[in-house]
Parts: sequence; structure tokens; C-alpha cells
Amino acid sequence: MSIEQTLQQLTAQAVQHLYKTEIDPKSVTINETPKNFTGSFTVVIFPYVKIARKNPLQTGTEIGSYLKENLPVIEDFNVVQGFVNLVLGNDFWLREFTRLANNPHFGQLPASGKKIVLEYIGPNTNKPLHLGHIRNMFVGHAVAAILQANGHEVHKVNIYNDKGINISKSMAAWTLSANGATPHGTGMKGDHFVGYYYVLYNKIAIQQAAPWIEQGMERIEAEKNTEIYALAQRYTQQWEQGNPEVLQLWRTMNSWVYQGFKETFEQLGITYEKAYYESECYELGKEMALNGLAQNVFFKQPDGSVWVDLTDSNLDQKILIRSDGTSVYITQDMGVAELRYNDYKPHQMIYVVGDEQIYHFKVLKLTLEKLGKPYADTIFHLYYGMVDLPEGKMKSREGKVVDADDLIAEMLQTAEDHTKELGKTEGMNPDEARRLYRILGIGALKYFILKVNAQKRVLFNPQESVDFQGNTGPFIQYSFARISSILRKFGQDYILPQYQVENLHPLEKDLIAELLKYEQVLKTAADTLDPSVVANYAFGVAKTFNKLYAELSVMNNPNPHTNTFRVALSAVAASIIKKALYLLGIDVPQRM
RNA sequence: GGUCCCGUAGCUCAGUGGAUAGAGCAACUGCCUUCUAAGCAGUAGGCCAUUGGUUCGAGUCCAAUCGGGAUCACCA
Repeated sequence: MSIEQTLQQLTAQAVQHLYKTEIDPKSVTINETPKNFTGSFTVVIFPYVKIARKNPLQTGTEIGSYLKENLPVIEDFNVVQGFVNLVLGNDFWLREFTRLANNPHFGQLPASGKKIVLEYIGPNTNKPLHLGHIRNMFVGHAVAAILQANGHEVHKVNIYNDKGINISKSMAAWTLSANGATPHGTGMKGDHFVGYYYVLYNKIAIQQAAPWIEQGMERIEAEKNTEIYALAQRYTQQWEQGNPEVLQLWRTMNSWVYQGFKETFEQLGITYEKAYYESECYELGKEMALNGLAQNVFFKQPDGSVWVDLTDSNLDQKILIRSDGTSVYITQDMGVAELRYNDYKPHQMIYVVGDEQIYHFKVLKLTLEKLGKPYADTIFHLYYGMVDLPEGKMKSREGKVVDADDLIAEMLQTAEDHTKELGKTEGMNPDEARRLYRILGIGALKYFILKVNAQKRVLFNPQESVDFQGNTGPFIQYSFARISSILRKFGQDYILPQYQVENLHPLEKDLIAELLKYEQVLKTAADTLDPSVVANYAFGVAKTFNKLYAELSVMNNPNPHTNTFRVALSAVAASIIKKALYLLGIDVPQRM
């Protein structure tokens, strides 16, 4: 039981004993005592002054006395207004620290028996990955790691949106102007190669649509009159009909894209255990829609299109099958959900998808509910905010995006520049140096993205590079490297069953208190599916350690017991930093 | 128009109904003969969008208003 829980129970007991009133221990508020008051934990007793029918000071004094008498680790207490500040003795901190230092499983909760499938990445196969996908990947990866640390069985899966008009557009532009060029022949990365033709399609389309646009027609309407659009549309239809040549071209271009994606995933350390393809699920989705029609949960329009009516849930009527018999996005997602449920039989299906699709997931869930699917309830849309540029929304169609590969290259370069500037490459061989640039550059980027609550929309200014100082990944990594250096030099055992410390320094106490928060942070992060909780915590640990490091000597004290204890304290701090950063997908360097 | 999200320091963001609202960046001032200065300490910077309500207590909950955004496609 944590100290907070102990205090809650004991406070409830105190109220029962003193005022003969039963209260729920969980309703007792226990806070960290703010820095400018004396104490470590604070019990808020405002809610009990009415019960006590005494003023806050008297009530606080009575409850404080009761707590002190019944919990030996409480050394002293003081009452300010309705707050009872508790001072905990050395014994408590030392005991808690020793427990933590000697627990090799700290930070890994026992198996919960809960199985979760987490979908993330979800790229279209007509263009390379951009900053939006990076946010998706980082968030998804981190949430999966957090859930695993909480004992859940997590299966990460990817979904490829590999069919539809957008892919046909890249295909059309390639047919018209590539002259048989390939990524291999041009030396381009496959996804960039295909993306080039996607952007080219739009250039050609606008050119061809110019006459209609001049007459005042909307861009989207005008595009439908163009030759290149006609080709793209023909490809889409022929694809559904199974035309071998079109399928061949589609397979070839997709394979280029997959090869390109693979390289980017490797750069970022992103993995998944299974990929789903919309091209393999849309027919199942269509079947489900037709079944729903047969069961009268859906309805048919005179033109043959199939719809679901969600007006009773305050949403609209949504199309599931077009009048030409082809499936739409939502239908495909129905198929994907069904397939995935059958594959894993999970307790929860989490979808990491942008907030622009909030409505879509409401529709998906309700539609599956109407079909009576048992997994409808387990669907959870974990959405994240869009990444904006200073000039506004990113637009792939116009090539106005922060490209993932470009950004990675920049981060590695920045890491290299910083490291060289600080003269840290001395004694490092080129391989080591490159590894370090990667750890720092990718770490800086991941931290930069993950420290912000994922649901917030963010602005990314490519002109202002990602920082390496202050509240950043490298700052935290630096604390780890410093501790690693100490551990290399100390050369004695420091994890002991018992430590001999006369009086803990306040900075030591602060650090222990910080370290003890880890498991609660882990739980909160899992409950809220929010990696930023972990990021902010890791920063807090690093900051607290740095302060101690600046003001105290860790291993050069006259008293050898002090050295051993402080080295152990530092080592545990490093281990927790490493665990927390691991959850964020961030690696740590032994030196930097 | 319907539904939903967001407004906290110049900027980027923390802030589970609890005390005098915190970090980082940017600005200014100190600190390397000592375990890594990618660090530490300090100064300055706030009608927490506005107004009402609930509460012993509201940046946090509720309502309205103002401002910004998303979405409501036979696109994905």
C-alpha cells in the first residue's frame, strides 16, 4: 500500500474515531506539501470541519495528533488553515528507497489479463510519411509501451489505406509521364517516388481544369472534367473489377511505397506485429453492410445505395455502399474491425487516428452496434491534434508538408552539430558518434512531440529547430549520461539491503520522493492514455537529480556510507529515467 | 446551422476541486582548480478569454457570451 493510501485510510479512521462519522477513505485528499510549507504530505481536512463542528485549526490539530500517534513514520505535523502538513522521518524515506532500489521489477506491473489491440500509423500508400504520421507513430508507440508496463497484453497493428482514388491518381500520373521510371533507376526512396507522381497529378489536373476554373467552376468539380481524372477513375473501377494490368501496376507502385516506409520505420524504431490492408477488408465490410440490410438495420435508396440511419443518435444518415456497388471508407473499417476482432478477440480495440476523424469513429461504433457486434463497445478512438505549420494546415496534395525523412535527417544533423560544438566527440570512434547523434536527434524529436498532450493541436515551425536545452529529450538524456559516468567510476557495489545514513539531506529526500511517484505516473498515463504524463515526469526526475548533483557531491564525500547511498540514489534515478524514456521510445546514451 | 474540441507569462506548454497558478524558450545577473556547464542558482514577466452559477474552496465542474479550430462527401 502506498503512503497516500495509508494516510487516506488512517484519516478516515481518525474521523470515525474522533467524530463518529464514516467517510470513504478514497474521498480523502492527500497532496504533496507545497515547497514553501514544512512537510512532505498534506491532508486536506476542510471537508471534516463541519462534521467536527470545530474550527479548521482545532480539527486539523485533532486529526494530525491522531495520525501521528497511529503512524510512527510521522515525525511531526503542523496545521495551516485546513491543511495538516505531515513531516515524515528519515526512516520512512530510507526504507522506501531501499525497497525501490532492491526491486528489479519496479515499474513493471503484474499481468492484468487484459488484451488490447492498438492500431496506429495508418498511412495512405500514395505518398510519403509526414509530421502528422510522426505524431501518430510516437503517440501510438508510447501508449502501447505504457499499457504493457501496466501489465496489459498489447498487440500493435498497422492499417494500410492501399486502395481508392488517391492511389489511382499517383498511378495515372506515373502512366502519363514517368516513361517507365522506377525508384531504383532514379535513386529515389520508393514512397517519395510515388508521392512525386501524386503531387504531379494535381499539377496536371489543375492545368487541364483551367478552362473550367476560369469559367468559375469549383476546383473539385472542374477536376472531374479532366483527362487525367478520367484515367484515375478508370483505374479505380478496373481495380475493383480485377483487371490484371491495373492490379499489376498497383502492386508494383505499392511495393515501392512499402519499401520506403520500412526504411522510415527503422529510422524511428517503429514496429508493429501485423498489418491490415483495406484492399483485403473492403469486401468483408460490404458483406456486413448487406447482412445489415437483410436484417433491416440498414436501408436501401432507390438508386441502390445502402445507408445507415443514425439520426436517433443525433448523427446523420451515412452511406455504406455506393450506388455503383463499391464500398466507402467506413465500410472498409467495418471489415477491418471484424477481422481484427476475430484475429485477437481483444478486450479493447484502440485506434490512434487524428481528431479530424472523431465523427467517423462515432459512426463506426454506432453502426457496428446496430449490427449487434460484441466488439462495438470495445472500440476507442484515441485521437491526436493536427500539426499545423506557420502558414496553416499541411496539404499533401500541394506538397506543403514537413516530410518525415527530411525532418529525421535534420534532427541527426542538428545533434551532430551540437555535439561537435560542445567538443563531446573526443575519444569517440565514428560508429559511436553516429549512434549518439541518432539517440540524441531522434530522442529530441520524440520528446518534443510527446511532451505535449496528444489531443492538443500543435504548431510546428520548421525555421525554429527542435531544442536541445531545457525541457527536452537531451536534457533528460544528459542526466542519465552523467550518472552513467559516476557509476563507471565508482566501481563498488551500491545496491545494498540497507543504507547507513544519519540525516537525509532535503535534496536527497526530494529525489526519493520524486522516484517514488513513478508507479502512480505509470497508472495515470495508462488510465488517460497520455504519454505526456510520462514525459513531464521524466523531466522532473532529471531536474531534481541535476539540482542535487550541482549542490552535493555524489561520490567524493569523506563518509564512505554517504558515497554508497548517493551513488545508489543516482543509479535508481538513472534507471527510472531509462524506464520512463523507454516508454516514450527514447533511448539513453552512456555518455554525451 | 447541428455536433465536438481549444482560449493559462512575449513564445511553447504543465497544472487529477485545495494553500501565494508552475516549467522551458527568449531577455538580464551570477556559478567550471572539485563526480560531464547539453548543467545549476537568481531577476523580470499573469484581470488563468468574459460574465454568472455550484462549492467551505474554481484555472479545474455547470451555463451563457466572445475568439480560434475540427467535422457533418456516393474522399480516405
